[in-house]
Amino acid sequence: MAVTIKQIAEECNVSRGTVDRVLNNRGRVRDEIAALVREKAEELGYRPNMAGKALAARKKNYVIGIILTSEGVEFFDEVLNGIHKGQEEIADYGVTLLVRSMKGYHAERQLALMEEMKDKVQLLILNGINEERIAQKIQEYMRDGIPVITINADVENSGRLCYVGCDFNASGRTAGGILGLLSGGRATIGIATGTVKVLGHNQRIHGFSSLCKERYPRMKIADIIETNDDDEAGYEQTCLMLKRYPEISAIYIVAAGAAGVCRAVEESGRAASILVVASDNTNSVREWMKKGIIRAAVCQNPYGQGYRAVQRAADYLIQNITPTDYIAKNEIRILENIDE
Amino acid sequence: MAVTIKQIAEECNVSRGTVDRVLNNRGRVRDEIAALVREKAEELGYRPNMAGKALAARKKNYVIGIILTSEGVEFFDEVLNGIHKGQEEIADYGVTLLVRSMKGYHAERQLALMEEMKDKVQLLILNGINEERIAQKIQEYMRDGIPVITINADVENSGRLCYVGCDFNASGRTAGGILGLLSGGRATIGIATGTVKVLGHNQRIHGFSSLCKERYPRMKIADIIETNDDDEAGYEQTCLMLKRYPEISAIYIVAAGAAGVCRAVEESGRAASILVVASDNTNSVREWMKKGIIRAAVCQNPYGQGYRAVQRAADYLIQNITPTDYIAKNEIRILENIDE
DNA sequence: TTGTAGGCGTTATCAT
DNA sequence: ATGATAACGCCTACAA
Repeated sequence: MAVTIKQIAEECNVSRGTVDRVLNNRGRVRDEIAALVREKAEELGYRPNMAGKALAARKKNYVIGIILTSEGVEFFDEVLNGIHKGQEEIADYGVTLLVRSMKGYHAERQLALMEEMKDKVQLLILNGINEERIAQKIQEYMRDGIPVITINADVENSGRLCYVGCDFNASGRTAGGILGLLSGGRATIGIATGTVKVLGHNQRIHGFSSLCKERYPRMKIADIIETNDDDEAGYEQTCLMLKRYPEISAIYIVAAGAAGVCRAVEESGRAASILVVASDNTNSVREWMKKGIIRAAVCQNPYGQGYRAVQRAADYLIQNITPTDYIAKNEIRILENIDE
Repeated sequence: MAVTIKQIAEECNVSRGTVDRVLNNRGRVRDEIAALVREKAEELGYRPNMAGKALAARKKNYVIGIILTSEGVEFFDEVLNGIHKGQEEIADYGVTLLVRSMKGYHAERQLALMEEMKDKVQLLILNGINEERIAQKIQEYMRDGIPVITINADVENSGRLCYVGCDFNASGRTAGGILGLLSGGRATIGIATGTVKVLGHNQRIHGFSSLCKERYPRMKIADIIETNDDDEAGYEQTCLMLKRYPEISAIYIVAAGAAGVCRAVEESGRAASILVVASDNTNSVREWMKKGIIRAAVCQNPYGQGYRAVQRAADYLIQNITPTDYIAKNEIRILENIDE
């Protein structure tokens, strides 16, 4: 039978209240007794009971704030699904979610949302913009006792509690590895990134190109274009690129805008000789994979990211568990397993 | 604030006990009142509170039995890790695990273990052998009110509660898809299966070969050998196969014995021209992938299988949630993401 | 058939 | 500084 606070209390001849105060560092206990209780807890291998904690926590009405740059970005749909799954589970603990979404990457807007939320939440999950102003606001939150968990995109020098998202560098390396296998290690590559202003996109390119150098010396990057995460721009830029470099035999799509890039490849009439590898399992990617243009996609479990972030937040509030980073695995999708 | 039994009781002017009896179908309630309570619960959107249930369930001391054919099979190490993770989480609910492992696929031995466990557990998780005798024993369990969940390998016509494991057919299709991409859709293939006596192995081969027919008509299966899940046999059989069919340009390893197959490929001196695709992320597979022999592996989240099975079992016992099948996704691993 | 009361483990409040 | 008690939501034995 598992050890309870009650048992420890009996063994130490003190009340349950005292044991609780010791084990949760609430003070107001004589050092001597505190030491005894701690020792006994250790000896008996005490492990706090989640269900009990959960029940007691209901009275606290915790609120977790969530701010996402998700408006109009398909990728976040799955993140939100994961968040809602987490929400269901923590509802039993009396923990509520307060979700706000924003369009684009304007630090000003994000700051405003953070300000507005500050007195309403006990913890913030933030899809942060990597700017100094945001970093400082996060520091302010942390100082004021409101922990911040970054999701999907980390914010440098922010002192956030933990990061939940993908390793963009590893993602790029995996994309490179697939292309190496598909091409027999020989390719002239065009890269279609989102924008050079987003850290994660650059990290993917970096991972991709270092892998090429290390393992596939005959895979060369000929050109890099920006889609600005937009299909139309992706289409136009890709058309131009394919004109500039008729020898291109592979394209790595780093971020959004895949549909535009693929349309350009299809219309060029060179689809059969151009290997396209994309990122994320979105509707567009699935569609163009089914058309035979995209051969493989590297995905990072967006559902799991949302779910994990909420879980970690709740665990921190209820059980006082300091969370660790969650780095999503790189999932490789091809036509045969894209719908799973 | 979430709705509780207490609230429903007040609204209906009955006691909490009555509401509990209605909502859990325990009988001994006038139909009239039962209807009223149900209506009110529906109206208020009552959702039972996990924590409360969990706490009350502790007094019951549930035991979940687990029987695995895991002795000496590396694949199950990860399944067990998942089981242990689940064990940690359900410990709070007072649910205990009773795990037994066996070597090989002897129905007799499995029957003995099932018999021995019968009066000790309230639910059984079984890595079942697909034989009639086992199916009947499972039926007997179910009849006697001890639900059975099959894990990793299903048992036909057993009437088990649910199945947690992989879709072997889809696994084979995915392996075929990868090989299609790696080979440009043109290959002469040797298949190294475990044994034709195991259903799952045959299903993988079936999925693989139907995919070839559908999508890659120029991928032909030249030969099928059996490793009997053994490295030595795998080595010998592969050597013979490579002699018989010098034109072989790809090998699909369906089950265990990968190390033997790979050694034969390496020693043949034809490693550069033979594309090897394997199954499961085991130490052997990782090792031979790093040596450059295995190009890709299709895996089925063994950790998740163990974890999910335990979760479903506990949810059934505590919350009375009838579980659904869990079919693991097909994860494609290449050198760049095999260690994640 | 229905209600009451106590307990599961933890925490907060109030009294000492 | 410490103890006693009630409460969180659910379940069950027992009383009515």
